[in-house]
Amino acid sequence: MLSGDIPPNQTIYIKNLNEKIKKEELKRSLYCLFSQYGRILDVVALKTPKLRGQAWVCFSEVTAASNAVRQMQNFPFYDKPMRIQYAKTKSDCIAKEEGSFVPREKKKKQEEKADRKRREDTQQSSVPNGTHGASNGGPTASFRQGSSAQEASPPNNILFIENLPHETTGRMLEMLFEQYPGFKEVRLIEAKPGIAFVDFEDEVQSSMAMQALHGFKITPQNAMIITFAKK
DNA sequence: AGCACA
Repeated sequence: MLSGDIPPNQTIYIKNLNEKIKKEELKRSLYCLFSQYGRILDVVALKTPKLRGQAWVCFSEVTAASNAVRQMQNFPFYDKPMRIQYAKTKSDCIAKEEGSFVPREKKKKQEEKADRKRREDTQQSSVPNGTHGASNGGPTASFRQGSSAQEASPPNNILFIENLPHETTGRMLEMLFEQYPGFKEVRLIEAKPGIAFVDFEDEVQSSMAMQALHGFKITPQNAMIITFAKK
């Protein structure tokens, strides 16, 4: 209940975002940053006076949202710490996925809220659809909260790369990673072939590269596994 | 601070 009294939701609500960032860039960056936690169905951001500085990120699983709320809490994003909570209501894109979406009519907001609450109360716990068909079956295991299960490392400007073919050279990795802003250097570990570290200026930039290159196949058998390095 | 779905 650190996040207030709002019950878990597949969608997270983020505030204290830098209002100078243009909407499209903001949405793209949020998508990159949060897709490490699971499949993202939608990112909503409006720049209206009432809604600027805020955004909603909709995940396909509640566990992904939970991990995101905990691990990205106060994450410095465009120089401002993100404040993250669960969204108060169900996102349209989620309702659409479960077939319970009803286009909003011209009603007062109050009635709309009541409607949504009613729908939520009658819905059963959502069935995880086995089709995680995204790019490559990413690192987004569903962690049991508070258990001894392995936690993903928190964001770090250093990326940890695994599953590289032993023939991989530093130059090869440089060519892949240097196209992303903030790239600093690649470090191969000669004692341990198959892994590497890649340094970026900051966590936001490393996150972007991670999202873009995770699962990239250097050979058909060698999809890169990218995680944040342990601190 | 601010909870929407252009």
